[in-house]
Amino acid sequence: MSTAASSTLDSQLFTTWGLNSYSDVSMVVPGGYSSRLWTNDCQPQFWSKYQVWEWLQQMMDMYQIDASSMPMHNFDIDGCQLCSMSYQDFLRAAGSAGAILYHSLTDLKLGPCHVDTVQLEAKPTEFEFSYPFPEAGYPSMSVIPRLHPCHPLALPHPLAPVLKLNFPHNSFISLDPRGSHLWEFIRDILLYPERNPGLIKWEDRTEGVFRFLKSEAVAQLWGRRKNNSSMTYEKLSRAMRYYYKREILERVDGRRLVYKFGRNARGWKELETAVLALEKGLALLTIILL
DNA sequence: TTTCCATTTCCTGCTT
DNA sequence: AAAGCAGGAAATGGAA
Repeated sequence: MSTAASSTLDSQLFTTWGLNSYSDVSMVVPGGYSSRLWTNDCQPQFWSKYQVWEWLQQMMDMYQIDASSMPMHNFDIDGCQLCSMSYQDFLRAAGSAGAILYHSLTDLKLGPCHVDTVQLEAKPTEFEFSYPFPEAGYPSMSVIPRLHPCHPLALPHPLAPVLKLNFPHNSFISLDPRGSHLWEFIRDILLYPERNPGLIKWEDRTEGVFRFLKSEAVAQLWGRRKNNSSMTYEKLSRAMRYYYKREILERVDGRRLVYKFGRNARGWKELETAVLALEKGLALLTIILL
């Protein structure tokens, strides 16, 4: 890609957040978020808009919140504004996922670097399932982690014993930016359409089928991420083809630039759909048992 | 230092 | 003809 084309891509990527001067692409591209947010800027009230957005990305990835259901424009705010939001503000701004965001932010506000590696990589069973406002009805996305059982808001979710949700290990944020893989980079471009300047699009969201719209632009972005200016789509696609054997991708016959996530690709599905199905199933079971 | 892993690079041949 | 796909082989660089 030419320099001019690269600059155009940069401007497409960075304009929204005023990041034209950003020199470290790993901080900017989806999936490039890293531990720096937590290690260097632990006080959320001092976050920039971009850091708020970065935190949001981490939360969405960590809890498998469907990006398409998250109104990102409601979070075009800085850390000060974010910290002034009430629980109800979060519910209004992010729907049922607002509860997760609110409690996560509360954790961060409680102490310096409250979120650490151990917590981020905790096994599913280490999370508490709870919902603080039963009078409002249980939302479908009511998995609120790290709320102490003695917390006054930590009322047991009726599905707590049932929802042994399997948060895959590699769906959590790697605190090491170098640990981010190509397929995760691709996935994250897809998950954050607000940050995706028409590079890749879903062909079938539920099946995990997607298509490259600007193959060379994606390759250039990946190359910049890896500090490799000679990256091309040809090379990137070779790496993609290696994913077939590992079942991270599935082959899609006869369609150029089209790929499909495989069984070993994590973090792209809409968890909410699964939870809803479980809730319906449990409701049916309850009726049968009664 | 060695080994392993995930690409990266280069290649030939094939398909659209 | 160009672009993309398929997959072998070897090289590379970071992590453990």
